[in-house]
Amino acid sequence: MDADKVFKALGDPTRRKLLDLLYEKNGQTLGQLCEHLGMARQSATQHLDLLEEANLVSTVRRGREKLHFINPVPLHEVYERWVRKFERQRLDLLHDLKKELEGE
Amino acid sequence: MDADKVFKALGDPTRRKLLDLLYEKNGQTLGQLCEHLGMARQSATQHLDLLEEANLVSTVRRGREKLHFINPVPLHEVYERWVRKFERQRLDLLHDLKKELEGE
DNA sequence: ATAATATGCAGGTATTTACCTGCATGTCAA
DNA sequence: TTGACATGCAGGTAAATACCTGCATATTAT
Repeated sequence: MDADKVFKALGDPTRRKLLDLLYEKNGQTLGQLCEHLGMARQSATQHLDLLEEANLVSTVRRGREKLHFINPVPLHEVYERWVRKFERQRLDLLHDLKKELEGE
Repeated sequence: MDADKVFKALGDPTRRKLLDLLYEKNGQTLGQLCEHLGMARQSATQHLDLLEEANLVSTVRRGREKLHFINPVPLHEVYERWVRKFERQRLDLLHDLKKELEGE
């Protein structure tokens, strides 16, 4: 996984909205997705390209259409690498902070 | 939680490194953190400010020093909002994609 | 074949961002 | 008190980014 690409891809609200749209209905075309975004088709394409480079979206051509599918694997890896690690120490870290605020 | 701030904050490799450094040793000063980054102190400050605005880092002043602590709560919320949601349908989505690749 | 449709490609621009330098302020220790 | 140290603050710049317009290509339906 290219962590940087995944995080950068998730760092934009339009791209997160695209993932949300695909979550609601997987396999949509570029045109369908554009209907829900207030921007030109070409701009949406660029966002989808980034999502695809981050491997968060996979595409399949069907004739003149291009269907978009969510790939949840990178999100899982983000979870493993970033969330679970910190989650494990959540209480400990909060304890550190509390101690510090109390003047040790 | 301001999801956009959290995602934007995580979207930069330097800021992720800062969180890693704080994970290794919580409560470090600006100076200590700077030693591990190849950039000016002022640049690191800006990154830390963004992390603080995203509520991923909390700070405590001790004399002339400023101590930095990880706050894992937003990461947990990212997980709840973004990862778990997609995780639940992981197998289903992969099934959709497989079906599509096989020509339905 | 031809018109309509869906997407691809090549730029151009304004904003954001990630750095920097220079100087100011506040704190500690001798 | 004075020098050293830790951080704050105010810009300035180059690169990245998020939009756009215009035109080209490929597919479908009549």
